[in-house]
Amino acid sequence: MSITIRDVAQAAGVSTATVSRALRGLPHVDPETRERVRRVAAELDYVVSPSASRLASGRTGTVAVITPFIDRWFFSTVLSGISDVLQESDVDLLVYEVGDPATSPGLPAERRLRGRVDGVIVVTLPTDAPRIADMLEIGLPTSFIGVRWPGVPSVCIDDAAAGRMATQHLINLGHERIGIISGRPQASTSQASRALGYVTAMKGAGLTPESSLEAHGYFTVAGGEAAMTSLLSQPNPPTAVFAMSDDMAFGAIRALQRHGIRPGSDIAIASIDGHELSELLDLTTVGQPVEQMGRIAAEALLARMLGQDDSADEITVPTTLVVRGSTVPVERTNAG
Amino acid sequence: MSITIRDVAQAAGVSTATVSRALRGLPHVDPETRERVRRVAAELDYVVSPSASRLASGRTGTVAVITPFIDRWFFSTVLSGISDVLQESDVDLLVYEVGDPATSPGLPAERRLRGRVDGVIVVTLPTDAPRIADMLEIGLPTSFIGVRWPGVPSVCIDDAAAGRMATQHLINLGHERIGIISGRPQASTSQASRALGYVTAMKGAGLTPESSLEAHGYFTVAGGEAAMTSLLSQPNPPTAVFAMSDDMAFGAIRALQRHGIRPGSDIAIASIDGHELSELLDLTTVGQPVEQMGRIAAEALLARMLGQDDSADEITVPTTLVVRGSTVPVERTNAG
DNA sequence: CGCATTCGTGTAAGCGGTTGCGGCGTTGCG
DNA sequence: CGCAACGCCGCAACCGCTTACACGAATGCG
Repeated sequence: MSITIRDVAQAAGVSTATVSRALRGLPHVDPETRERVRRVAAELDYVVSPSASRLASGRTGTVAVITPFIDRWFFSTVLSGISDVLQESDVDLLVYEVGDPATSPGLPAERRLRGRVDGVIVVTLPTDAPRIADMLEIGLPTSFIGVRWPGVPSVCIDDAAAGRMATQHLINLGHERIGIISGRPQASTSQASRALGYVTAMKGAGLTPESSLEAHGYFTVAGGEAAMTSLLSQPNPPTAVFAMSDDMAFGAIRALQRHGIRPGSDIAIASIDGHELSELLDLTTVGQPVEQMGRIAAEALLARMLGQDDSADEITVPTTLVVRGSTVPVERTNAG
Repeated sequence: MSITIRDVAQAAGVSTATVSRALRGLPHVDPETRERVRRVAAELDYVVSPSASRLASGRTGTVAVITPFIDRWFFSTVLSGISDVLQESDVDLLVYEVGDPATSPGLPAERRLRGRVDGVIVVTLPTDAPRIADMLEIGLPTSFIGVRWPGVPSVCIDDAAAGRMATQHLINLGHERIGIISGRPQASTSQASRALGYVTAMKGAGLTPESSLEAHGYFTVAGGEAAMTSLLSQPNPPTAVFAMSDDMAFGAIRALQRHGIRPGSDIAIASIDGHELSELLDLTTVGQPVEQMGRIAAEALLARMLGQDDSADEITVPTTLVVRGSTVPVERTNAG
């Protein structure tokens, strides 16, 4: 049926061992022999059987990416970055979409990974923490995106700084009643850090972060819309809002539109993400280099897989504030 | 090291053959024996070695998805649908991102597929045609999204109908100078069909589709913006525009904003896609059930892989016009 | 009650590579 | 010139599972 290494060996007049070594570029093969083997293999259109190779060598040439979603901007962009790097190294990409850890059974992939891949990249929602330990027990080289874990390379942004930056920007514009659209009620590492940044900036400016100024948006567009609506219904609504993610900010803008309020001129909005479409919606946002994060995580993982344990563990990628029309200076009419 | 089927066999007092049969639910195993084997396997935390299993059986339990991009809405949404279905069937998902066929070397994945997967789903840009034949030569069960091919199950929308629907909607609103933002200069199946739908609708209403009313947007936001800008710069700009994709429509809206023109009230825009954020931008669009398309393609493939050749070949999924603020009735001031 | 099935299980031959080890022929060095 | 070292290559033992085939026991049928 399919042609095997034996066919090549026979046609080239060498042993299968030599074919294997020649084709894989291993040393101890006469250049002339190697060339001949290569030619014969090409003529026969020979491709090594991955299964056989894996079984014999124990290597799979595959890495798994475990991600809650693949159809949301952040995650698909990360995936794309990962894919690029892996492709350069000729490594296959296996994707496990595990859903929101808050609602789904979570990583069903653990058992599957053993023997199936050489390494794992975990793109986490911060609520994953309890399951991460299980994940690591398999003993596979691993790299994280969005969460820190001792001994495991990880790439994150400085969430606190990002939150502070966005909030400070609103403060600098003269706002004093600054609302916040956060994610879930339960604190989680990254979310808590963003909130901390908000609080830090507020207090640093002598402002009080009232709890009535906070609404949960669950990191979705719909959630952001609901949160903004709720903020607007307050007796004394905020004049500016910091949303923890662009998606929620999009929802917030939608809510403003429905209420006939113009984002920017009437209420300022700033958020975190640097979503592809934030420019379109003229949204001020603290951009994170998402694709880059995927690339870095993939590179760190590949390094680990090659046993180069020298790579830095905890990588923090820079964020940059992109100012757009959703935040314009407030007219200092009633300034305190 | 790792525990093997032999360990389980020994612990359960049976042969490895029986363990294999018992664990995989094959017939000809005493229920009692099966249960015992299962228990022992569970206690030992045994997991079959995928490589060994694949080598011996020839099945991989994996399907590959070949897609030009993974970080664009349409493709990541399709992927998500596919992922769902595969997960239900316990099949692994291998992703190959091959880039835009117009600019990249194209499917480098062909050689890789042999022996690596049991089936392939190809999400195509229509410009892929020349390479598809190569793709199919491997003889793997295949299913297409977005392109028809004889003998291969495929799921598409009726592009012509979609184009007609969008255009007709603009016509019904009273527009007569209707521009079109198309993709690339070279015609390609799906793109040509959408254009055909536009032309059909125009002619059906006694309107002439002038070539000056067409601009290329290359299916990107930036391209759409450029295309709209170019349309606006004409001596007699259109009063309505049909964009072949939401992304391009987004760009077009952006261009309008820059020119101080309000989409909807000043110029009507309708497009095709049903992008997640089209609602946010108040864009009228012909929605296609993208995730559904992924699901269907995956199901068709799985059926093929199981040898159920009965499934219908060419599936057309329905589209629905979603009318929003970007298309409002034109005021009949100068109506001819 | 004898014979053909059926059932449950074991035996063992692969599946197609990889790789440690050893052999042989050259080359290098003293 | 002798011996060690090295380069090139083949042998063959795996890697861990699947499955065709064989076999004994239990069952069904006439």
